[in-house]
Amino acid sequence: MIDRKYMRYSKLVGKTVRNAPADAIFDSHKLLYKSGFIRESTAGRYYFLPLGWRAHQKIAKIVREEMDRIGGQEMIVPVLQPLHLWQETNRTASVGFELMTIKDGREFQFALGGTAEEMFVDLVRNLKLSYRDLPFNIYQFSTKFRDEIRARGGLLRVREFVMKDAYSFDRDETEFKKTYRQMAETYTKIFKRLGLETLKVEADNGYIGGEYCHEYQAESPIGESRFFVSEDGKYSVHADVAKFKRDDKNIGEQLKPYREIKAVRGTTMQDGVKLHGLPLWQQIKDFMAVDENGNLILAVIRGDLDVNEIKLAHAAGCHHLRHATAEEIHALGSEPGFISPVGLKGKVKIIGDPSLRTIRNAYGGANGLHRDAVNMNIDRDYTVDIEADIAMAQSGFSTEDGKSKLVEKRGIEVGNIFQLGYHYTKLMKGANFIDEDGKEKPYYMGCYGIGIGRTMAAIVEKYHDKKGIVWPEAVAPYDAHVVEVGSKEYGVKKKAEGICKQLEQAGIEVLWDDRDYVSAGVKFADADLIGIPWRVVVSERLGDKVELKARNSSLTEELTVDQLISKLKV
RNA sequence: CGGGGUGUAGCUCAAUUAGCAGAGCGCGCGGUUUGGGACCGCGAGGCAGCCGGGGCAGAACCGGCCAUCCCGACCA
Repeated sequence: MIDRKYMRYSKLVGKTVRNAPADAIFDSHKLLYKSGFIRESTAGRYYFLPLGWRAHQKIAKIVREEMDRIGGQEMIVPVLQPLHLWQETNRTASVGFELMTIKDGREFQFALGGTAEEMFVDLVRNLKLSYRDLPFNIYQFSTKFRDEIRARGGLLRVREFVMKDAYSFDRDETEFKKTYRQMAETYTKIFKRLGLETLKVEADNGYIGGEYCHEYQAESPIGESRFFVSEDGKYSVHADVAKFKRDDKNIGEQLKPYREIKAVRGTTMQDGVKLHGLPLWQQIKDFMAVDENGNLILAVIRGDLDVNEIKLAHAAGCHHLRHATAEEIHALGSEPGFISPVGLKGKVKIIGDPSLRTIRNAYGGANGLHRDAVNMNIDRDYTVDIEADIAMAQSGFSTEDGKSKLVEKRGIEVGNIFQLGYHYTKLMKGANFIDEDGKEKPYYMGCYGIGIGRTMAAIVEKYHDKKGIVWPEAVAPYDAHVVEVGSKEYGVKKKAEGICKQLEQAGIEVLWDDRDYVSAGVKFADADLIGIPWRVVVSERLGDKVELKARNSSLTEELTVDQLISKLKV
């Protein structure tokens, strides 16, 4: 029978261990494993042990408090989502490989949700609401499934995780904008309470849909997200969608006559530079891609820039792109490494970057093996079907207004907020409310996610030292770690238990290392590893006093029990 | 999905030329210790990822499969 409130370490499931798995490379993964917070089931699916789950719950509690503060209403939807809802919004195609599906015994198909827009919209459309019910915001905490091709980094990128996902329903865009702004402020506040300084960056909506969104990035050298912040701080943006000003090159040069010449060279950009003895930027880069329907798309860009495939997909109006094969390029009458927009007009959709207008008398391939063209000029020698920004920004590039420069950063994406607009409510039949004028109108929506486990990993990445985790007080699994030293002597154990009781009564959550079979050194090392903010030592040497030490400090002080309680209660 | 690894005890890792399956940590028992990862003794724990092949003999060689990690393309 167990009737204790405070947790005895001797009974805790999930003790510390000395070695982390050899394949754990990130500090958060190693430390959460060694301190007994998590264990792996299969790749990308984790057990949260009691200590780990407490930290997880602390994070969720703060998220919940802040969602509730702005009127969010917590609920839950089924984990298995009817697949026909995903077909209704065409996401079975756009999500692609990440969507997991499952059949029940009657062959009815479900999606294992990685997000739940359809479910919430389906619920709301069946509720038949009016403008009087608006606006509202409903959310849940639930396990999400993403069939990630590659899980990695412990909790940083997994296949199964708890996410808080919220969905807002507004009457129109004007009302929505207020909701979105409020949610943005709430997110900043949530992460601040969790100990994370986040940057809100513009990003791509991807398969979620909608027109704009923002990610919350916790800056970290091990983060997988690349983004840019301008030096003046006015622009922060994911690398996928970063805009920049293209500098003019030889724009004043006279146009020279177009010529095609023999060019025995390799197929890289550098081979072109070497052969012609001209700068990289004067070369034209051609990138042949294929969309999900098999349509060929030729991206053309200034040679010193790289094609951004996200931007290119947007410009082409498709979901996914792959590189064209050599056979596909040959079938067009061209040659890999020698592709040119000249003469391909009409055979393939040509998308050109505005950077092509910053150069004159460019050189590049001429659609034949060892054939190059020189003095190529846009509009005169070739035209593009679509002129659009398809370039990848780079550190040091000018912002669009030309007043600042972009600086590259890396971060862990811990949350994001999406404008969805009418994306779902127009695709899903009947997702309307009755407005004041008696007419049915679609809801204007947004959605908002926070990955709890990833946030936990981001916190550990930021708050640790050589000895272990240093939890911020708000998310620590316990407030105080009582360590008894010399347990068998002079009633130390009894005294420690008494202190634990008093702390609990004062509302302080206690983990009590009551083991009398390990040395003091082991207990201290474990306390450092687990990282609870306050360590309270009880020992015979201290008499009636206890020793208090903060995990994030090397200073100790001796206090009476009353002083201890009043200090920790704050 | 491309490239590169790795699969031996719960974890970290050994094992000469193929010749009885090993160590440290951890776990259990006994004892000595007790303010920064103490020590002694004893013990438990293994279908060597799976399947097949050649061989007197395989953890090791060959083939296939599976799992898993790292680097690239995608996401909370």
